Amino acid sequence: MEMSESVKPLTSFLIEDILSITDGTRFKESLDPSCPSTSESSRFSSTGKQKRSRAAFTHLQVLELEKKFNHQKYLTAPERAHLASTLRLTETQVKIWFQNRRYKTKRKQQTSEYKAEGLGLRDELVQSSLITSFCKAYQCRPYLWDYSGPWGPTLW
DNA sequence: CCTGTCAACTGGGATC
DNA sequence: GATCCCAGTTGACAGG
Repeated sequence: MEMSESVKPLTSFLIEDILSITDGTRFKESLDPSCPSTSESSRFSSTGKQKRSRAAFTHLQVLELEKKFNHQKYLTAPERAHLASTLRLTETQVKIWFQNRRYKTKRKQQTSEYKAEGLGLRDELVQSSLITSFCKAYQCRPYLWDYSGPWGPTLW
């Protein structure tokens, strides 16, 4: 795939804090920056099968990811690389996170729409504001225009 | 033990 | 052909 873990421009501002924080709730595996725990280095050792490990991102990592996600649903490669290095994650992790996030959002939207339909709530207002955010998010990916993803413009 | 959550994975399609 | 996406699944983990 795209295993380019040579991310160099380390623009770390508040992110140093992220790393020092071990917000305790679900932390089993240390998010050691030097070894990206899951994705590549210790995935499958020479013995073939390795237990799949699920990295739990820190509070602030998720926060930053969410923030970025609320601004743009899709990242370009350089943006992803930058975010990854900023948060001390791998690009793959960031990519997967965004993928999962989009899918989750969409499903949530669909289920709530399903409910809303039962209540007779059709919202053109939401539709129009959606298009606005859609334009922003997709300006670098025009081929996705025919995809009608129903995302709510939730701004923080 | 069962269930929900979520990162990682798989498969198939689209774009360049 | 490489890389991205979505949709769905898998597997680890936490909480009830």
